Amino acid sequence: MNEASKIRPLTRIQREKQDLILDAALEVFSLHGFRGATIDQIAEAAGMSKPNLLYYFARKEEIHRRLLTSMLETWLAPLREMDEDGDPIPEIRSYIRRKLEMARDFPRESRLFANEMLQGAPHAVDVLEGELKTLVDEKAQIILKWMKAGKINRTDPYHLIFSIWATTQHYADFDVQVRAVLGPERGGEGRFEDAARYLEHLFMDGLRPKRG
Amino acid sequence: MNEASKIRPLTRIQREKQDLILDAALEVFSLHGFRGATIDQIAEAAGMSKPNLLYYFARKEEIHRRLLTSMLETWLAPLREMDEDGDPIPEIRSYIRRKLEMARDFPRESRLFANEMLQGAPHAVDVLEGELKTLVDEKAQIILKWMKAGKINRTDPYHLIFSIWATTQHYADFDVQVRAVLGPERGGEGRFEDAARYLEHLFMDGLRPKRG
DNA sequence: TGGAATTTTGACCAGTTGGAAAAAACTTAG
DNA sequence: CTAAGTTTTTTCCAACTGGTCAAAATTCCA
Repeated sequence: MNEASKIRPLTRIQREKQDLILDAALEVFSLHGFRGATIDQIAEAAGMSKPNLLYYFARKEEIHRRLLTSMLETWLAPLREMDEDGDPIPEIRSYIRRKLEMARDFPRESRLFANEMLQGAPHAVDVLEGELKTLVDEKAQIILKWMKAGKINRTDPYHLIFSIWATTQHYADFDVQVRAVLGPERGGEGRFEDAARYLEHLFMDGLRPKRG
Repeated sequence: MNEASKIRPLTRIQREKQDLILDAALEVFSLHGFRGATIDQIAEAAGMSKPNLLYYFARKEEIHRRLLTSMLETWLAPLREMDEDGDPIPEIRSYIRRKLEMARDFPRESRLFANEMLQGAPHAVDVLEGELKTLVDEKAQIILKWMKAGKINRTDPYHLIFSIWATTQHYADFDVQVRAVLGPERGGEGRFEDAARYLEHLFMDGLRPKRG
């Protein structure tokens, strides 16, 4: 599990245990952040002893880094799919829908990322300034083109993207608050459908009534 | 500083030092969350020894609780000010503006709250389900009334409030990301004015061009 | 100015933390 | 079956954690 791992492929047990650990670590890191999470907690959640866990990942940071990078891929996929040649309104609409689905289906990943951001992204600044910035720059250009063609209202494409991120991830990151405020009746599973309907309307039409 | 504190008013030193500690603790808690923050870190940031700090606040939780409750007051003030008898559009518009100003002027408070939410609000569930829910219910009714009067477009008032929270607090909580993506030129101080302009447009008019 | 009250310090403690090392137990391919 | 390789357990450690306590230093008020 040291030099050898660079040559030999992973054994079945290695794959299984690593997945187990990563899943447990996601749970713990997303709740307590990097500093607040302990290897003991992760080990217990993974159903193994601490030294056993450390046999698979020699340091705490290693687990965290793995989670963060593998997560960022999934996280950016929807934006990558936004197609220049598609119809602007459906493209943006389905981007919002997909991001909301991710908040619903992968809330732990969202919280892991949020924790990292709150702490000033000590393990991810380079990705933000590199890969992420490049991608957003690229998509902002596309949106700008759509605006110039008169297909959507003119606004700031960067802040548009920020607001899509913010509104969708809110349902994962602030889930407790959302549920508390909506109460037992409206805070159930249906809240994501309500959110989808609402966001559709917000981004498409805004609040001010069209006159005439 | 024990039984006596229930009777005697605080001394000058007590007031000064407590403020110092709370400010330092806000810095540390907002970065690392409750679990990730240590008394040593807070003491050092406050420029005093750990036992000295513990003379003013006997437990870590006490500091955190004080910060959280005093912060929630400031945090909810803008929503409280939303006036039933005012004009809907300006009322909502200025609510958004004030929330964005808070994100700009009190980012640490925003992050403290975000950390608490991410962790499932272990120290604040009761406030969320009590005071906060009541306030939001009340304001949602007002917004609903405005919608029924045809003064603003019909949508879900709860999710409207969520989206205002999400979009504005994003500029405090995800500040690193915002700055990284905007880059050195656009990520400077002006980013809040750009955000204000963008959000105004988003909430008022949406993306879909008005026809005719 | 002096004594009481307040504030600060230093030494200490038990539990937790991330991690090392080595031996024991288990798999697996020949 | 067996030996090499893999996995797990046991024991251990130094640093850090939240917190205590008594003594020393300082401040405050009559």
